[in-house]
Amino acid sequence: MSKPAARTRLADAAFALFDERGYEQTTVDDIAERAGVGRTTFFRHYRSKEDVIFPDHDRLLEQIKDRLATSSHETALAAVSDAVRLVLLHYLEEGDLARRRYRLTSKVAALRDREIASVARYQRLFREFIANWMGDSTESASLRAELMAASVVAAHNHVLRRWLRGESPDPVAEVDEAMREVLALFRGPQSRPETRDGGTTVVAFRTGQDLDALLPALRRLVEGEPGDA
Amino acid sequence: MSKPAARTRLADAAFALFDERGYEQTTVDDIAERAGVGRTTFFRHYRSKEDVIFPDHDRLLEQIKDRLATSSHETALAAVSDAVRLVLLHYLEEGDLARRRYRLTSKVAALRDREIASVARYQRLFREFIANWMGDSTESASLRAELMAASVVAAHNHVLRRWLRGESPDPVAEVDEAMREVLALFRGPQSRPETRDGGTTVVAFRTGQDLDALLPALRRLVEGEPGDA
DNA sequence: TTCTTGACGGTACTCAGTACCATTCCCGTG
DNA sequence: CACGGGAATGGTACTGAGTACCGTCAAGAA
Repeated sequence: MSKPAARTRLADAAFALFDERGYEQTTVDDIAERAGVGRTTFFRHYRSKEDVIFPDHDRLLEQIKDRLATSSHETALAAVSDAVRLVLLHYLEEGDLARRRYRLTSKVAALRDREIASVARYQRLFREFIANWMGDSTESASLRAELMAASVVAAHNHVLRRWLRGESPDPVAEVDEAMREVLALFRGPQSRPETRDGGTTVVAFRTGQDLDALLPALRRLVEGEPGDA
Repeated sequence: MSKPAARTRLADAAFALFDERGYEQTTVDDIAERAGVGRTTFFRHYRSKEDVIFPDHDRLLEQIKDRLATSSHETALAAVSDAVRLVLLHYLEEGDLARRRYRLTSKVAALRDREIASVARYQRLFREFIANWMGDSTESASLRAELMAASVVAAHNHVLRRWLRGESPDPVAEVDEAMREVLALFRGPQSRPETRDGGTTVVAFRTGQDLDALLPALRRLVEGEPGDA
């Protein structure tokens, strides 16, 4: 019964001590001692003192990679949304632990930086996936992929932080809505709310350009596909 | 002549040694020794071993803060563009130094993380400024500010990295163009290229909603102001 | 000259992280 | 039961970053 503990006891001891004395004021020896194990054992379970706070970013990264990999060109955006939801759900499952971590990262600069570095890895994953999805290897597409990935991650973090602060009763719904907003942003100017919900589409002309030149744009507008209309 | 050196000599020695042996293989003692100063002096000039690579992020942050502060509600977006250009120019002025740093951060995870943490501070600055500019304290506006700040920073980084890799002959023009793209994204669906350059405005109707209900949206569309049209 | 101030160098310490070795415990095999 | 091997553990010793403290020296002001 006291066997499966080891790793768990270390994490518990760490969080408790960080709460009591603060992060910098707690040494690895302190943690090991309270957990009733040797110092060596600590480093066998966690690569560093910071690691005890962020256990399984690597595993989560793999999950995201897998989710993105199992998607076709048509379902790419759905896969992105799914992947984001996956990350959020991971935090939600942690429950109070995630909130304790949030309190720590809010106070301790070193931990905040570490968290940010992790987020950057997610962003990189999304950026590569989106760029690949766009196919188009022009500089403009590359920038667009970068912006989109940044927005996707920002949207997730926004909702996550709201939940961590206790400001969001239904974060899953919120993140879905936020993702819709992000995807709408990048669908291009030609896809508008009225177009989507079947309410109304408005088109006004102001002369000054050859009408023929406008036809392709008009077509894209009506069909709601990407491109500058 | 050998007096103003101290701090400079340390930086030179550090970069040289990092190039020769790599970052981890270089100790602070090594750097101090090559610079011909004591170890204590190193830490008097730089807070940490990493710091010698990133000298003046703090100063740059202040510059950004100042530039943003000197703007009215109307010139807010121009201030953001200016601030971004300011950061880029800072790197351009560093010239080869910036490229050497880039090579280092590409190889050494600790340095990359550190750089990313710095970037996050810029992003935070922009987010707060944009949120404040929007006024509107709704959750939707808050998300929008977050997305916009993330995109602004991503656009800058995208251009900067291109220049660092030697892929951009005119990064200033590129960053201006990228910022135009970002701002166009967030101007909302109702402001379209044709509206701006006076070429053509297109409005199409599909029935299914009371026409009166559409009038406010139409008005906003024509006037090119934010809001869901 | 004398006093003060600031930059510097040296020593000693704490603590994170690594390497290595010895011990113990568990478990299957003879 | 005895034996052997592997896995988890604990201890010791080391490197290196970062901090604290103190003494020295040089330049300038009184």
